Amino acid sequence: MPELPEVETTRLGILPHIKNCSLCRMEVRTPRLRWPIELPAELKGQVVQDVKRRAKYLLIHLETGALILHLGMSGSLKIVKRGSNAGKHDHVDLEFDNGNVLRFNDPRKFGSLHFQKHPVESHWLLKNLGPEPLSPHFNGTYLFERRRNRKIAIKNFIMDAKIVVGVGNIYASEALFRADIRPNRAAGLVSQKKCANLVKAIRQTLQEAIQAGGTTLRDFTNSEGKPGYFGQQLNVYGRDGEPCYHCGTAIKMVKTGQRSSFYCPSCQK
DNA sequence: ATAGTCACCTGAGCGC
DNA sequence: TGCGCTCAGGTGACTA
Repeated sequence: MPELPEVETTRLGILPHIKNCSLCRMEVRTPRLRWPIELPAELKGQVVQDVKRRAKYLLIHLETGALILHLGMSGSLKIVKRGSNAGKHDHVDLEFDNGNVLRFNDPRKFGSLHFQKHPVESHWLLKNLGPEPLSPHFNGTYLFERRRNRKIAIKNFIMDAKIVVGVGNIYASEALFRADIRPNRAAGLVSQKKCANLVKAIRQTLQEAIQAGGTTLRDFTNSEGKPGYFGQQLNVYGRDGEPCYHCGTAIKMVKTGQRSSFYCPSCQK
C-alpha cells in the first residue's frame, strides 16, 4: 500500500479537483471492502470543505461530517470524467457537480470507506490513534518514555499505530537504517540518543518520500496515474543481498512478526 | 497489558 | 500454457 507519503500524495492530487464541489451522485458497486460501505443519502448535495489526512486515512470533509477512506494495501483513487466506464475493482464512484468523479479502486479489498458526523475524530477507527509522525508531539522524549519495558522489536514498535501513526513496512526499515538501529532490537533497549535519532530519521524519510511523490513498488500511482519516485532513494527495502550504499556489506532480510525487514548488518547495531 | 498469530482478498512472479 | 506455491505497501481481532 500506500504508506503515509502515498496517502499524502493522493490527498494533494485529488484536493483541487473536488474542493468546494458538491457531491451529486454516489455509486457503491461493492457493498463491502474491509468493512461494509454504508453511505447515508444525506451526503448528496453536500459540498467538500477540505481533504485532510489522519494517519493513513483520508478525510473528505463535507458539511455534516467526513468520509473516512483507507487505501488498504492496494487501493488507489483517481479523478475521471463523468460517464467514464468503470473497470475491474472500481468499487466506489463519488461524482461531483463539476463533472469530476472520484473513483476508488482496490483489488485486494483491504481498504475501507465510512462516514462519520462531527466530531470526526470520535470515529472508532480514529479515536485511539497515536500522534502524527510529523507533529511536535512525536519527539525523542516521547518515544523514549513509551518504549520503557517493551520487549517487542523496535520495528514492530514504530509500526504500532498507538505509538505513532503512518509508519509502514517500507519506511520503518528505511528509518531504522538511517538511525543505525537493527529492526530486531528490543524497543526497551534503545537508548535516549537513539530514540531521538530515530524520530529524526522517521521524519526525514517520510518528508523526502512525500517530496518524491511516494514510492511505487508494484502498482502505486498518484491520482493522475503517475508513479512515485522514492523507490530510487530506498537504502535497504527490497535490497536483500545487494551491497549497502554506505559500507558495501550485503543487506540482510529478516522476518519480524510476519513482515520482511531489511537492514545492513554492519551499519546497524 | 503485551507479544505473537491469523484473517481478510487479489494478482504477480516463480519453478516445474 | 497451466498449476501450485509464495509473496505483497495494512491493521483489527484473537490467543496465550
